[in-house]
Amino acid sequence: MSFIKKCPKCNSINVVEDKKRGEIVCRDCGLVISEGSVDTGQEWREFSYEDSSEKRRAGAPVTFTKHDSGTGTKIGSGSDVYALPTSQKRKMLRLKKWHSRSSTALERNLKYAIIELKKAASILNIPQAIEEESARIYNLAVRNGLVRGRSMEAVVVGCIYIAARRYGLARSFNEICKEMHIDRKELGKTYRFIARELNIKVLPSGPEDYIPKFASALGFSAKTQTKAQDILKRAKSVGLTSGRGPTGLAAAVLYVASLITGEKRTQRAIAEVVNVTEVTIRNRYKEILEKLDLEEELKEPVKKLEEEDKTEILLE
DNA sequence: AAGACGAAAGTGGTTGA
DNA sequence: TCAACAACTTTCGTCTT
Repeated sequence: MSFIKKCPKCNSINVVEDKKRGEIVCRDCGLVISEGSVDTGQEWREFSYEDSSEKRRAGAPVTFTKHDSGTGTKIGSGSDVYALPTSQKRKMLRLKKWHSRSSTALERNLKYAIIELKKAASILNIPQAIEEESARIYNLAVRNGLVRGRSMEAVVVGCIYIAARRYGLARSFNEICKEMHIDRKELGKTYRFIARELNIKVLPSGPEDYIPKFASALGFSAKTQTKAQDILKRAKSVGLTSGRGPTGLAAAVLYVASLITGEKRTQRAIAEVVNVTEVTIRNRYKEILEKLDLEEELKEPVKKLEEEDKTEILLE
């Protein structure tokens, strides 16, 4: 088994391998568990003169997380300029000044925005791939003139939120607002505006995105988590999910699953982790019990668990 | 005493006129 | 723009284990 299954930081099993980047990333807390794994891609060595024109390359990959995509030029301030004769030196320094002044408003905006973005991404523990996507969205937003008149912070965080949604990252709107100390109204308005103008469809996050995250935070086994996903699927097919808050539903489903597998947590404990009230959990829980007949399953598990306990003891 | 349950009143967001 | 509305929260009392 070469693949790490659990995140060492948050203990989540929602761990994804990104072959392109050679990284193993936790989708819940964004921790990069391992990087620099072997690149199985094509090798670029040259063996003949013809190869040199096809294969030779230079520079770092193009990225949106640098304001000039990492391809800009700078006139250095190194000692070689000062080593030149006086007239030449003056000329070089003048060039340097004009070169830096000639950067456009757009470039300047991007430069600061990307600093903001990196700050926000590190506070929110956003994986690199999503940070890149956020930067791409911000790029588009600036080029379409959507940033003027809005606070840069709100736009940047809005872009992160949109990117996180598109990647199915389990970060709720409330969480982001709280961690970034941003007004909910402002962020909501801003991200919706950007999504609309750029024609990006932001699908509301579903409860399934949150199950792995909350399950690991509560210390549930994989079995309970699978059970929760299973119950959720059934709840969906009966139409219990429409119009309900995704976090509340995830909480209720986890609660039921915990009863079935015998890993019971109190409603309060779950409510605290999930950030909803016990009442909400109860309401969803009640609905689930009404529409899905789970009675047998709620009684059965205890026996099952006892059997498993015995086998575990025998194995030891 | 802790947990589960539910009623009642209040809050913030969505929808439709 | 405003009122109606559903979902959710807060608060609090009751019941069960």
